[in-house]
This record gives sequence, C-alpha cells and structure tokens, in this order.
Amino acid sequence: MHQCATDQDGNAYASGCPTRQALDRIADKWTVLILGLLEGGPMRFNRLRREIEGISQKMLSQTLKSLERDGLVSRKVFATVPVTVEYAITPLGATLAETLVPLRVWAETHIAQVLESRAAYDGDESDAPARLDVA
Amino acid sequence: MHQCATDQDGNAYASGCPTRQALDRIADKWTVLILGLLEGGPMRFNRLRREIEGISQKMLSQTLKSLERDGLVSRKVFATVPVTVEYAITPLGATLAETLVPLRVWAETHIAQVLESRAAYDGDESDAPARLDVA
DNA sequence: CTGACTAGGTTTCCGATGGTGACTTGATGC
DNA sequence: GCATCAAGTCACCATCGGAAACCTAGTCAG
Repeated sequence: MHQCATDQDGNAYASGCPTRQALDRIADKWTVLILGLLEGGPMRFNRLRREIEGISQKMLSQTLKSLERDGLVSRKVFATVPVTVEYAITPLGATLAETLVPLRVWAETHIAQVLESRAAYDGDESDAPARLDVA
Repeated sequence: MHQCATDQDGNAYASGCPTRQALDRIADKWTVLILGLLEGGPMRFNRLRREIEGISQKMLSQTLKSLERDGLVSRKVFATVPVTVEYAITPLGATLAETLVPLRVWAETHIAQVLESRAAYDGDESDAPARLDVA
C-alpha cells in the first residue's frame, strides 16, 4: 500500500519504517489537539493549558518539548516581567495539522455511530452473542 | 474551529466532547496500522500479527476487540479444524481508514524533515541554544 | 523585610497501560 | 503418546500518564 525506503521485505509495517516512526510520533492523546490549537495562531503555555481541558502541566510541557524537537512547533521566550513563552506552529507543523483536519471532521460526524455500536456491544454480552460461528 | 454539540462554553477542547472521545479512541500505536491493513481486505489473526512487526498478541487481540466493539471492524469465526477467525473492516471503519490515508502520506513525505530537526535539536543542546530570549 | 502572586515549568509518587513469555483448547498428523 | 497449529488468555514486570507539590525569578502590597 505504501512503500518504505528502508524496507527490506516490501512490508511497510516494519517496525523501523519511517512511516511507523512518524505515526508513533503523533499517536498520542495530546499532539493532535495542540497542533489544532496552534493552527489558529501562537499561544502561551498557560493559555494552552486552559484551552485543552484535562491536560496536565507535565504532559503539556513534555509534548511541547517533543514537538519543538521535531520541528513542528517553535518556542519563543520573551524576557518580560514574569517571563513569557510563546508557542507557534512551524510551516512543517502546519502541513501536518492540515492532514489532521479530516480526522476531526470524521470524529464529529461519526462518533454517534461509534457510541451506538459500543452500547449495542456492551448491552448484548450474554443474550445475543453477535460474534457467532458461521461454519 | 470545530463546535461540539455538548459544548457549554464553546470550547471544542472540553474533555467530554465527542471529538475528544473519538480522537482518544484512535490515538494509539496500533489502531491506524490495523485499519490500514484491513482496508486491503479481510485478514486472520496471525496474519495480522505477522504483518504488523512489533505488535504483541495481547495488544493485537485487545485492539481488535475494541475496534469490534466500536463497529469499525467485524469478526467472523469459522469452525474449521483449528478454528479460524477472520477480521474485516466495516463500512464505518472504511470511512475512518480513508481519512487516515493523508496521514500516512504525510509521514512518508515529511519524516525526513522531522528526523533532521530532531538530530539538530539533539546535537545542539549545549553550544547553540536555539531557544533564546528575544527581548 | 516578609509574604504573596505570577508564568512556566520540574520533581515525586502512584495507578494505569503495554510488552514478554508461558499456558490453554481442541483437533490432527507422526 | 507427543508435537503442532490457530487464536487467544494470564501473570508478571517496566514504562507511561496524571495529581499535586515544589522551584525560579521578578514584582508588588503591607
């Protein structure tokens, strides 16, 4: 489906594959949300913290650090009275953020179906074994 | 940027927001890879295990179970000699898998830049403090 | 001078998550 | 009788993520 440069056996699902590395990079609870926010313009630490309900300081700081390391966001320190730090999305980060938009759209439009399916699955459990043999 | 039906304060980043739930659902190392494989047709347990280098039996079984629960993949048991189980993507799952394609494309085309940035960041550390004051 | 407050973190502790490898079940070939 | 295969489960351990306390530096109120 998608070839990897480092593929020896033609398998794009090799653990060392760059695609896998990139996927692992963004496959966490917070990266997508942070990039989504920064898409709308630069933001400061505590502002991000307030916007993203439920994130801990540790995870915000940690995630921002790794995003900076990977060149997806930039960090600017202003020597104001209490020091001010501003985070902004980089051009590279912006290209990623764009690809995540369909994902958010999908989430918005299909979550109902997922929740429905989940409820049905949990409700059945004993009386209607949906996962039955076929022969 | 994207409104939530359950939003009290207009903040799409509320922790109870359906978008957040959906995002959390797919934000793990394996979901995207499994859906990507099943997009190409149904597959059996051990086949998936072999294709996805590095996944443990436990995580494959666990992830498939939660994908089935959410109606994104279906599970069919054939009462063959050693019992055979086939997993296939559902129409709903297919709509999600489609939105993930740009993500894989991004990974393939931009991973080099990310790796480069990461190397630069790690290399500097002491002698070139890129994260400096501005005024 | 002391204490409090601010922004932006870091540290510590603890429970949840994920990986490893052994074990299971039921039929089949050697 | 013994090993094998498919599709898991289980027990054990290491790491991850969250909560809350602490830190630093500067400034202000009393």
